[in-house]
Amino acid sequence: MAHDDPHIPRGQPLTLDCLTCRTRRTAEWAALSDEDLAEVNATKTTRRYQRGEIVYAHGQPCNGLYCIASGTTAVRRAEPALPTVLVRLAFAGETLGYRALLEGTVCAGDAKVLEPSVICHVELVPVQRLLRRHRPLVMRFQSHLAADLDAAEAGLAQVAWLPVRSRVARLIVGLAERSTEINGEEALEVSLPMTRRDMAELLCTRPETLTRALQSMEDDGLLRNAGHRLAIPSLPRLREETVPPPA
Amino acid sequence: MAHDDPHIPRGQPLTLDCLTCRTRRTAEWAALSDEDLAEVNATKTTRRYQRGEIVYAHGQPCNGLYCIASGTTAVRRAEPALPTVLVRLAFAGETLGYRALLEGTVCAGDAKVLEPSVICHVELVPVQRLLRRHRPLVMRFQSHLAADLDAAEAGLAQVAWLPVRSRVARLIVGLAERSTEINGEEALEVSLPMTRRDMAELLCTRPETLTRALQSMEDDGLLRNAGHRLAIPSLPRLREETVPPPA
DNA sequence: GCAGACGCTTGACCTGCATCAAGGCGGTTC
DNA sequence: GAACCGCCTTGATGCAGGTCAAGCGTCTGC
Repeated sequence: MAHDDPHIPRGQPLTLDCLTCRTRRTAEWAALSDEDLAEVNATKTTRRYQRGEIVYAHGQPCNGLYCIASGTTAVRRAEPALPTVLVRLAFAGETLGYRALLEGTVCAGDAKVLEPSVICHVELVPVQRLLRRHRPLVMRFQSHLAADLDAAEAGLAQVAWLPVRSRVARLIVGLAERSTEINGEEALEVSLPMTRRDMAELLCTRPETLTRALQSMEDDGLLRNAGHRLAIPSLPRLREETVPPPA
Repeated sequence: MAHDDPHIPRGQPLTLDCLTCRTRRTAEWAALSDEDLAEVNATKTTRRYQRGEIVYAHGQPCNGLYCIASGTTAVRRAEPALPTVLVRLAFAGETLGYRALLEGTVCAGDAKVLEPSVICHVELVPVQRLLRRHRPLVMRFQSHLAADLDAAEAGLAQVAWLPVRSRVARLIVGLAERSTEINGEEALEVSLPMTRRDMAELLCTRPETLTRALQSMEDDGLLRNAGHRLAIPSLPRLREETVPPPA
């Protein structure tokens, strides 16, 4: 996706302008004036990531913020004595590593790039300076925190009450919705920019079970499965699967 | 518990002084100077809650903050089309309903009192005024948000990787730790101020399964079960149960 | 006192999902 | 192109825990 993204120049050197970045209005930086944003722009560095590269790792001290210009990354969470969990996906326009920054702690997990991506890095000091000065920016980060909390709690609710198949349906519907404010409700495609293992981890299940769930949904005509690209004949019918089964 | 708490006067009228409240240093208000806190104190109201009473309900617009002076309350989270989940317990010194306040949304769930409690209510307007003026207070609430997010993600990790028995052990160890910075590691007691149903919901399981897990742990001598009061012969041995079983 | 309600426990049963194991299909390396 | 490797899929099996149902103690109201 990202590697042939028309917005991102392919040749080196790789320079992006925050002021004209298409994530300008969605990222936290939307709270900043042009002048303040120019300050971010001046100190940031941009770099291309390959699939599988680590943005930040568990236990590492926070060294600033990462802002996804394009691509998708998986945010994992490490819990002592437990395997890691994939807690969320982060898409273009989202900020990574803000929690460690706000709380002044080390990173609580890893962020790994799922598709070729372009990610900007803003140094710790300028961000802190802006945060000190700029209330609305603080509020934006706070909202991000609140949104993540929402998502985590929603995840708990789903694991507690829904069978794997419904959770799969929810994930796909979610991906479909965010990739298409364009189309109507009709036939559409979504890409799954991750391995079955990652997806299983996101849904709190195992790859084998996930495959079987996808298979059964395909058998029921809810989707057509082509590896990492799914076709959805009818979004409304898929949506019906997102509620607990009647029995 | 709370009803014979020496710190809380039993007779009406019920008045507490924020400045001398024993939660003064743990609650978010710790960020405030005496003068600012006096402002909170002047506008707050205090009231006694019975077991089962609702502090705030799902969908209700935020009308301020609730500060638990004594007692325990269960915070539930509502997800559309799904049964409710118990996402956390809140103890004395904790603030309830801060998320709706910070984000300006309606309440995302319910808070229900588990034991006779005393809870103070601070009106919306004074809090907003303080938040506007007082950065450290904002930061405190932000930290609360971050801590809740941590807990929610830890919950996900546990559900994903641990069997019910280990999750039960974690809950009990957690309760034991917070109720006893006093004792050493030796024999101690913890109270479970909630129904089996609530506890099951907190652990993402069913009451029957929970009972069986407690039963099996009692059989193994890890605890002695007396309804809502558990005796723990050896906290270290219980702690061993909190990691994934070897097999 | 009794009746009803509620919460807890226990038993019996069954199923959804994890686990283990094997085979297929790209993709990469030499 | 052969050999390897990681990923996905499929099958077979077993079990943890969900579900249903009954019995029992405790509390409450009348």
